[in-house]
Amino acid sequence: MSHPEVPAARTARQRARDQITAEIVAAARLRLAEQGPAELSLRAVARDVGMVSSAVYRYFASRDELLTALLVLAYDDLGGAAEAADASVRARGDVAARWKATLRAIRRWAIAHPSDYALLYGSPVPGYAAPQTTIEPAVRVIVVILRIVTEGVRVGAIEPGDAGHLAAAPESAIAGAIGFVRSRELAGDDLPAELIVRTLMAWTTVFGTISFELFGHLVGSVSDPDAYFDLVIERLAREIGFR
Amino acid sequence: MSHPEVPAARTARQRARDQITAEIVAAARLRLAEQGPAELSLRAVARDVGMVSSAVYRYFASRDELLTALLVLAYDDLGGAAEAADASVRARGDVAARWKATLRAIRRWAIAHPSDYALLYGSPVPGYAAPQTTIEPAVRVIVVILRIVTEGVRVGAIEPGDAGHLAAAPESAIAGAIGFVRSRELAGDDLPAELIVRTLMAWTTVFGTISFELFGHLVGSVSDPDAYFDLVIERLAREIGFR
DNA sequence: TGTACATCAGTGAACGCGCGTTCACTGATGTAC
DNA sequence: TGTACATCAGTGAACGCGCGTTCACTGATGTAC
Repeated sequence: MSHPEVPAARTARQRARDQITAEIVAAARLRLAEQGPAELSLRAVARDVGMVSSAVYRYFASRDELLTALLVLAYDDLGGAAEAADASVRARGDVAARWKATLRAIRRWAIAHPSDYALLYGSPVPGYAAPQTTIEPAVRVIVVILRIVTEGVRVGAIEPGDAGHLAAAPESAIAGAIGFVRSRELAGDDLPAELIVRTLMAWTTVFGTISFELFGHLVGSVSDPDAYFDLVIERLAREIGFR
Repeated sequence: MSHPEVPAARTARQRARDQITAEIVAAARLRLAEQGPAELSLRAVARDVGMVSSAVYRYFASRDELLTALLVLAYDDLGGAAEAADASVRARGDVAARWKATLRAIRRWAIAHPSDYALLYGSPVPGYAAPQTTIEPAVRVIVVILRIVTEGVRVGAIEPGDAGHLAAAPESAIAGAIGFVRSRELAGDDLPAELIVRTLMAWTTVFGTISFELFGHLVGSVSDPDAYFDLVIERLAREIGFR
């Protein structure tokens, strides 16, 4: 309280900085809709934001750093959409409804932001390796999905044994295939290995379906993508053991 | 036979042309391993093949046309690998073995040719639309898969009813979601709609799994990708109704 | 078989362009006393 | 409150580079008679 302007002033500069940083990332995101991440032009972004190209270097040390910011933004946006969709279901015990709402929201987001989706789940950018910073935002989606399944088991809405034709593989066989470090951490201890595998598979199928749809591989085979997607996620729910 | 040299001579020139065309495509394919399709440089390809950049225009009217040739080559390579794997199974009635061999071959091909895989199943190239010519080679893989399932039904090795927890959806519901023109054409008439959907889903899951593996989304969740993939395709087979 | 002509592959220079990054600079904003 | 100094954002010129595509050309190969 002794120097009220000092922190406020520092924040003013810092706030301006944050704001312009955000503007740059937003402009880059728009560019991405036309160019693909590998050809993303720092100069074009600078132009869009009304700066000289060299000024961008006050905010990002390199093109790659800007790319990282884009990844984080997109992952967070998608993760937020999934979390919001899950949270929007009032009846928390109705895990089937949460499942459906969440997966639909993921697809809706992908369709609304195809270039962001391609950045995240399409071809990796040659010569660019995403840093550790991106892991946490990247993981948000699967965390939501795993949480729904975990809670489904807890409230008894999921009975994996129901899908009896899929003889639950022995833990050891599954342990050989999937790593438990990350999954256990994300899912909690009460999720049986069998269910982790099924959830991983469902997750893969959902993103595989969205990728196929967005990247044009379903043209000619699927006439109504909305209906097809619903059909897919409903089957996945049954295979996991939703009753 | 009257002028034996004339067709031979014409063929000589034509053969040289075909050969050099193939050399250019091969060089471009190698480049793709480092650059990604959107940044594929016609000049660099020309350099690799020992020509001046303008000479390439004798063979391809534009960069996009070269890209199309690459797509066709890669699709055919993958399709051929899938067909060969299926054909390599002696006991034709053992559709489960054919299923496993074919899907494993697809994954093996993807791992051996990651940049080709990304070209085919990764992000679309901005500003490039694949022409009709690519459809036929693109379709070879799913044709192999559908054929295995179709023959499985014919010899009684697949009984979709077995996967009883998945109540077969009424034809009308499924017809709304998937298009029958292409699928029917590819699969023949004797494949029930329910099985077409399951096969489409399995196909999507397989490519989703491969994409996740190659694009780095399974790092930390799956410790043994070989074992995981086998686990996935075995489950898919059971869900389709392989006994 | 020989000759005149047409086709074609490949050259090399040139076009106009945009790129990422560096650097010395100006002027505004923030800090210490 | 006022002054001297430090920090920082943004400028504009320059670097060296590679790109796709066009064009007039040369020389070799194929064709017709």
